[in-house]
Amino acid sequence: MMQKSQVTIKDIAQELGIAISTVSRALQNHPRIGLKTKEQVFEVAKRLNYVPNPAAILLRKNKTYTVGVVFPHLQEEFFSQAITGIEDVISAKGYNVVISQSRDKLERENRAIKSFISSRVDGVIASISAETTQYYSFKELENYGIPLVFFDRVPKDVAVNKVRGNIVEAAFEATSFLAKKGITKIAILNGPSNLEISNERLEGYWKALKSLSLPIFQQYIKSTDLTKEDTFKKMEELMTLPEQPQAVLCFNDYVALFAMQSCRQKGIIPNTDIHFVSFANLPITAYLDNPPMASVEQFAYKMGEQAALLLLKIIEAKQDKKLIPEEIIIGTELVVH
Amino acid sequence: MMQKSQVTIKDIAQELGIAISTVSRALQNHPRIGLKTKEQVFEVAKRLNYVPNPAAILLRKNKTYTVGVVFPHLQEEFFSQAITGIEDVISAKGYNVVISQSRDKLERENRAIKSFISSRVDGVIASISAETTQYYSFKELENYGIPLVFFDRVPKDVAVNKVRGNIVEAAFEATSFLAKKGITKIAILNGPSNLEISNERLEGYWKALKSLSLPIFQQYIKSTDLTKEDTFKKMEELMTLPEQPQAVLCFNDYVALFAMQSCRQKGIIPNTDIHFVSFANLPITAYLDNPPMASVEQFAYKMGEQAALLLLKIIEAKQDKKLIPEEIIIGTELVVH
DNA sequence: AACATGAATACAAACATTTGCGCAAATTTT
DNA sequence: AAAATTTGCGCAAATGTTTGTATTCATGTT
Repeated sequence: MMQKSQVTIKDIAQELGIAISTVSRALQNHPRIGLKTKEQVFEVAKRLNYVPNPAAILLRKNKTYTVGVVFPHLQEEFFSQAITGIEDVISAKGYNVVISQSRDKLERENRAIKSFISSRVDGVIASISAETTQYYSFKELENYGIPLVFFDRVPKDVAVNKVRGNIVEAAFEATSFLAKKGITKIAILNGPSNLEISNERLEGYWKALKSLSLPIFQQYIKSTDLTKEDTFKKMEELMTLPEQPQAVLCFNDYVALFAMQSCRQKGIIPNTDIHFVSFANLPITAYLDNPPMASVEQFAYKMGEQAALLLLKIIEAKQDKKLIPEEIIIGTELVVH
Repeated sequence: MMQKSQVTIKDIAQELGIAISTVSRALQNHPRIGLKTKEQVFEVAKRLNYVPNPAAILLRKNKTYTVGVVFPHLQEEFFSQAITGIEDVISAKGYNVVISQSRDKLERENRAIKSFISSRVDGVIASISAETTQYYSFKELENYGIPLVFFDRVPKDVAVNKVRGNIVEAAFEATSFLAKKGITKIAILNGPSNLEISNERLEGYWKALKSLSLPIFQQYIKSTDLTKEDTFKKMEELMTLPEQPQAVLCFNDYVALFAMQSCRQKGIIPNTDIHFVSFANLPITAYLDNPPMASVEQFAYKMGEQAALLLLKIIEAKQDKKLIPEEIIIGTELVVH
């Protein structure tokens, strides 16, 4: 149980009879230190099992080599895949990731950001909660000079860094896909309207119908708060319309699955009586006998990677003047099941 | 863009014309500091927007207020629910959580642990990878005096802290459940045998058959590496036996879903021709028209909470002598769908 | 009046590391 | 051979906080 009690560069210096500063420089491969000295230092460091004390480094350099991620959920595979992408990039560069879940609550989101500030992370990647309409906490990050990259659920604001899918185009494509099947009565079961990605879906849907000269019915446009209950309710509203839609474009796979369940309860058979197309293309759908007809693959892993790369770029360029905000758009792909 | 440049207790001291140490003690509500002074200090701290520098605190106290979690995956809801439980407890106590995924690779697991050591986390919660058979990295944690709690996938070793479900009993119950339905030919599609939780499932299965005086067939006992491919393969092996099993006890819901898919491809209808019972009771099954017949609810969130509580207890008692390792067993519940 | 008591605060060291500056010795340039 | 430069290394300050000990000052006791 030999409690290795904190080997420091001081110990190494003592062992070799040289100055602390020399050890420090040797370990950093400073050019002014002789080769022989360096070798000795490394040898002793290894032998004593030296591990640099991150606190001391942080104190001097004022850098934590840590980035914070705040996402609505982890259980949504879209987000956990994204995290994997982020983690891979971040940790390859020697940084660490700390993750917080907002659970789609503004209050939790704010708390997470506060904690990021007080732990002095070097940067933040965020996907806003379903409740977020103002960005006070995020502004606070800026006040402290902490770089921020929004992910997927991004604000409308142009003056921020963001990584997102080209949702408008994807929604256009998905809607057109249905239309090409000869389906004309297409509804949309969208997400909360404060999320820009909801509006983008609507826009793509709208443009597609427009371009195909199909009529647009206000009653075919519904928003849900993403819960099962609300989705059931909105789906029922759609099914009790005088003109039942033949297909529904859903905010994401979960919404689609809820909606399909709701149908079944009413004796309406999904993929026969009514068709579903959705976003995310989650692996979960691979387990289903009866998945949505098609789903938009958003390449969450790749999106995560890109977000991490962008953030690191900003962090490491930070000494220079402010960079102009960047927007990275990841292509999507409609996958037919 | 007022770059708040690091307000320190020194600034507060200067502003009030008092000593740095007085400010430090005032902020900690030290009894030796006068009430009036404390009030002034708090007022100025608030006004200057003082945020304590975690690096300096860490350097002095040698404590990071951070715990590391290494799990095989995040996308498995069992684990992400557990993380949520952990996070809730940990952050309520003012600690932070850093999460790493091993992706069931030993090498990644080792890397994560190494990184935890070099960032000097106060404690670690781990669920071992499917590849882990030796515990070198974990021993290393002990060498550095970092408390460790194993979670769900725990080693056989008795001398470690663990939080786990009472799997043997659950497997017993699940098997009995099938038997009570009049099913006698029950197979098991288990996980990798280096995971203790696989052996426990087998033990429960075995005991149940034994206690009901049902025959045990070696050919009915299969292990998979949890991948889709291998599960398909093993399931086919079961289906091509001269005596086809009537039911399969699966390692978890994913394995069950893979197995059910495999059946469907062969024209065998799950829940009609053959029954499935599994572990985890994931929310994902709520989306299915045809879920496994029953699944063992393991209360992942609660397990996470318990693991976090245990870890914090060890961390905060650390100054005292070594505590004896503890084992917390969480009750399970067979949920019939 | 001398003195102990206790409260309130100040001083300074310590934590582990980085870094600007300085100083020799060695090497090169003039 | 003198001057300039380079090389290799040490000294000490600095980072922000905590904490053991010292100091001051007022109060109360003899």
